[in-house]
Amino acid sequence: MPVEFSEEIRNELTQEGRITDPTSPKGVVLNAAASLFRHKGYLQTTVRDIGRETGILPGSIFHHYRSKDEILRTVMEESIIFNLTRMKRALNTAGSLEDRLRTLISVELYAMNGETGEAWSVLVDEWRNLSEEAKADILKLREEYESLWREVLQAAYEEGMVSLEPDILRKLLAGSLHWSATWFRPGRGLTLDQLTDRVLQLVLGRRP
Amino acid sequence: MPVEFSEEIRNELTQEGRITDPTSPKGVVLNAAASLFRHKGYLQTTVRDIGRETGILPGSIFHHYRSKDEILRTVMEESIIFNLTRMKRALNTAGSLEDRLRTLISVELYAMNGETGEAWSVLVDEWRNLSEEAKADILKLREEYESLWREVLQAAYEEGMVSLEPDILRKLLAGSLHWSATWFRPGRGLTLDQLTDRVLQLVLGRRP
Amino acid sequence: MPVEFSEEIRNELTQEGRITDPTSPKGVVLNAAASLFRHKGYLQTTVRDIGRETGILPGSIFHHYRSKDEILRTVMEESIIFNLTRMKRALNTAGSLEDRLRTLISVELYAMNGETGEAWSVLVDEWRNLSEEAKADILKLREEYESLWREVLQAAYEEGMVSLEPDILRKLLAGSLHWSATWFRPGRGLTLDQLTDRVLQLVLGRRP
Amino acid sequence: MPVEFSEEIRNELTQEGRITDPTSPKGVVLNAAASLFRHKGYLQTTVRDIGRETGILPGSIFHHYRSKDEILRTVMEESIIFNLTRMKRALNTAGSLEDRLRTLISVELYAMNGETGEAWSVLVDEWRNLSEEAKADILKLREEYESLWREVLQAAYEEGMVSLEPDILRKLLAGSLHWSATWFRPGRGLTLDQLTDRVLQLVLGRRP
DNA sequence: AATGAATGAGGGTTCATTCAT
DNA sequence: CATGAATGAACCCTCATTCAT
Repeated sequence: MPVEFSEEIRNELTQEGRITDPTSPKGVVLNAAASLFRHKGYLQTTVRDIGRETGILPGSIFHHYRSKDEILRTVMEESIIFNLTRMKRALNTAGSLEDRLRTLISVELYAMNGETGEAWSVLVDEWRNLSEEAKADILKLREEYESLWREVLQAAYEEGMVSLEPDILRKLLAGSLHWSATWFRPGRGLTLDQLTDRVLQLVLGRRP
Repeated sequence: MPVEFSEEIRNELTQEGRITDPTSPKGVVLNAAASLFRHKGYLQTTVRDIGRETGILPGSIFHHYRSKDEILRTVMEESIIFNLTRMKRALNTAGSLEDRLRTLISVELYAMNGETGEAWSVLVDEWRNLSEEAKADILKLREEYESLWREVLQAAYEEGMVSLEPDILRKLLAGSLHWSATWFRPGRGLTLDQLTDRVLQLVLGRRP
Repeated sequence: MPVEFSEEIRNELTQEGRITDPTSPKGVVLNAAASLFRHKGYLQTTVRDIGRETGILPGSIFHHYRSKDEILRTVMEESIIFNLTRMKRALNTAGSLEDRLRTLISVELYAMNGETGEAWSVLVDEWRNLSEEAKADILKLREEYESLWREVLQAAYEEGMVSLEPDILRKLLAGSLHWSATWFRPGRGLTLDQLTDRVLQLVLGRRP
Repeated sequence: MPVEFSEEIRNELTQEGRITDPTSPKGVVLNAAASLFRHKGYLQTTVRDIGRETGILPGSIFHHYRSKDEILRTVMEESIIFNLTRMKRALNTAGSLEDRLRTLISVELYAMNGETGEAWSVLVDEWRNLSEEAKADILKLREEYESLWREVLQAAYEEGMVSLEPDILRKLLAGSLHWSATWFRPGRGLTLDQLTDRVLQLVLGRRP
């Protein structure tokens, strides 16, 4: 179950200084920003909005972040650092190839729709609004993340477990999983685990 | 082949007054706007940008459209009217159930990545930025479009051709197909028809 | 008398499009800006100040000028274009070398303290606040202006009319003439022509 | 040689409490501020800049000075106190009237371009940005300084050593000497003593 | 219909200054 | 005394929209 140790991982990463302590002012701003960016969009979210949401005055936000762009960049970066760590750990505990495939789907669905959903969807949807320098930094992390998918899909392809070429299959799945943010609502209809099963069923061409 | 009669359909719809003549000033603005909205985003596109692209002065654009929102609404509305018509005609010429399934995928991929791709991707990506009144209008057309999908997927499900429930399968596919706009480039890698095959293969769980 | 034909020169330059028509909105903004820049300083002058002074709203000012820097640049540029033209004409009508020397002093004093004084003093005092690109443009005009001085001072030096080296003499005089803006008040104490005589007397080491 | 006893004078004034000890935190701030004010301008210099330059945090600077204006006022005040003292001593050791004239020019050139140049040029250039109360205080010191000039120029005028009226001559010289800050660079071209000679030559109308 | 100057609300950001720790 | 987070007013500038011509 990929998300069981979320809190532990978050604590570890916070202590290592790789992500911001969510109880610090910086972290409070970050979470509010992630939420606003997701629901209103980055461009529609004003720094004043973030201030209102957090009780911090607009001017003070620039004590913690140099610019609005840096807030966006940080939301994206920490989101991918956290989920990348989570994915690696989950893959380590997964046994069979089918397990690993299920893990990829499950963790990405949780990233998109679980507790970190706001930040993760921002990572996908607001890419265009990121400054060029920031893009370069984050791209490296994204590539590391994608390599995890590539490796498993390649193995599954070679074993005949899936019939589509790895790169095209990944793209089709990426779309499906990202899109889930637009319609999935926890507590209504499927659970995330049930949705994971459905996606795995689509990939395998049979009931998992 | 779904796109063969595009020009004819466009002419018909123009004569019926259901979509704007692309050679009229209104139509020129519309096409430029669709292109700009797609490549820069709706919010990033200024009325001046549209003016510059079309050679029409900013002030004059408001003789044709009451507001920027109305331009967006029109781009979306005409895009869906056109593609809905195209989809209906294509389905009419399709024979077997598998053919109909393939048609749905193919036409939507062409809508997203073919000549109308700019307008169609705006329809998907800029939904958030549409005014509430405009959303209501367009929602009706979208529902009519979705019902075409639902009907075919339902039949395929009942016949055992696909194993996933129609509504969930549609959502997963919608994501895959929309996402293609972010990576598909005509002339590089797969053709749209090859991509259609891959998606169909995923849906059927076997080579089509 | 160097300033007699000012109005004519201004009209000519306006018609040639080399300086802005002072009755146009652009020109109104320019004059107000020059005045405010001089009396409050460029940095202390807000775009709102200029708007208030001219009755044009802040937003509208950016219809005429891309930025506050462009206003400063234009003030400087047109000021030097106008005074450079005036200087050239005045030198053309000057006969003897002493006449030419007197003309240089007189025209510069009028530039600094006469009707164009506000713009000219901005040119001197706000150089630091100009953007780098703008500096390069204006530097060319300044050098053309300085070459007029250099030529006359060189001749006077060679003839033994003045004993200081031309470049050092010009620097000392530039300071004296610029500084006059801080204390000279027309109608109180000396007239500009009397002041011209005093400066000439200093340069020649005797009553002119 | 006017600047020989600078260090002594500075020590004396420090002990008398008339100027700030340059090794104390207050003094460190003062020197950094003078330098920044000169090179970037008072308005362009932020309190953070001063903090960065001195290693003192912005908040702490306000333990030493009530406001940024007070820093400016202190820079100016101590600069004039120091140079006024230096001028008085130098005049005391000067013999002939021509010596006294030379001393005035020399000390002012050193004030502007020597070790205290940064503070002195701030005194001249940033006057506008000083608060009104501070202006009144400093004006008294300036007047005392000017009276030294007036006295010598008056005597020189009466003796026929110079032909220009004292007040107008002082104004022309003030401009020349202040302006030297914009172009004089020690080690390149003239020395300060050579420049002193040139100015004296201009004033006397002959080689000194 | 077309023009383009004018509008004015609001955007991101800066910065001297305050104050609890 | 030192810190540094917080303040809030003000800045330059943008932009959809209006309107007289």
